[in-house]
Amino acid sequence: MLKDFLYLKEKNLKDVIELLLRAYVSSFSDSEKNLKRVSLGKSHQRLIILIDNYPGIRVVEILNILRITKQSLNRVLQELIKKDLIIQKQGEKDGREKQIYLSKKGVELSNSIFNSQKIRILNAFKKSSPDEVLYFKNVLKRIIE
Amino acid sequence: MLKDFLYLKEKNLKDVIELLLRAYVSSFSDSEKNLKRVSLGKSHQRLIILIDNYPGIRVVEILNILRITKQSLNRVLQELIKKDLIIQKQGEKDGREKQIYLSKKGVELSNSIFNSQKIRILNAFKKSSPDEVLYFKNVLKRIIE
DNA sequence: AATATAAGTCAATAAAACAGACTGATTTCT
DNA sequence: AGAAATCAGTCTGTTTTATTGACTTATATT
Repeated sequence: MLKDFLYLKEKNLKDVIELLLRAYVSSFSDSEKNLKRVSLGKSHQRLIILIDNYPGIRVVEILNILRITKQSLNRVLQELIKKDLIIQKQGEKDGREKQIYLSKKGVELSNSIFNSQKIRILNAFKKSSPDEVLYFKNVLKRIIE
Repeated sequence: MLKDFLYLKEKNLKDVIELLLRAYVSSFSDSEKNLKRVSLGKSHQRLIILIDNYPGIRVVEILNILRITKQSLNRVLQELIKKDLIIQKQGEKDGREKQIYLSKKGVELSNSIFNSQKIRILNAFKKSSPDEVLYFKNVLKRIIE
């Protein structure tokens, strides 16, 4: 049946790209005040979220996810280190690696950022069924690969 | 049953915020080459996508969606005008408004950007059921409000 | 021993966004 | 009809974020 394939149509794909943009922009604007309070910006926010979700994450991994240059990442990293928000440990297996963790202070900041951001997601989920949320997450993951 | 509410748990919300970030970053990196070819960047890409999806969109509407200042938007708009990618028309009802449209050249560029971006979404959707895609879109819309 | 990888650094530049103050045209309020 | 609000745009200067290119150091792989 033709109708079954409507979701693969160009218009639907274009809509989704726009929705992704808007969902990202709005979700990552909710915590602006929390960041300004400690003189940080969106680049730090992105980094903190990643380190929080992947404790011990390495620089190369961050570069691949955020698609920025190592020089750009390094600036942001140094600013977080200067503010005692993250800690670096030498890799155990591979001595070249450095694993990045949030400090106690970093965890606190991450939580305050998260508390601002979660409201929007929670409200959306409350209007959704468990299945909808599950499917939503599944598709998001497939977009990332 | 407790299990039914797991999807509202903090860890799940945090995961989703990170997934949104990654889905956005990867989706909007796929068209880098198309933009560089015409000396444009991500700020232009975001704008073009919006104008494509909402022909006749006004400046205030764009400001609300992209959450940037009008000075910042104006710079990007002027660059697109200089390259004959967009057209502005005086608002019919309200003479203060200016409605923004893609030019023929703008539509072509938008299509080339879209063709690069759609691959990722299409691949994800092909691995998903029509229901999953539908639910995905529904939740995305609820996040935006 | 040669090569590749992970991380970091220096310096210059470009891109994107912000802040504040201000103009002009049109519409809405009362 | 006059005051206030709204939409768009402008000027100037600054900050934030990211890029390019070249180069170093340490460790791991082949």
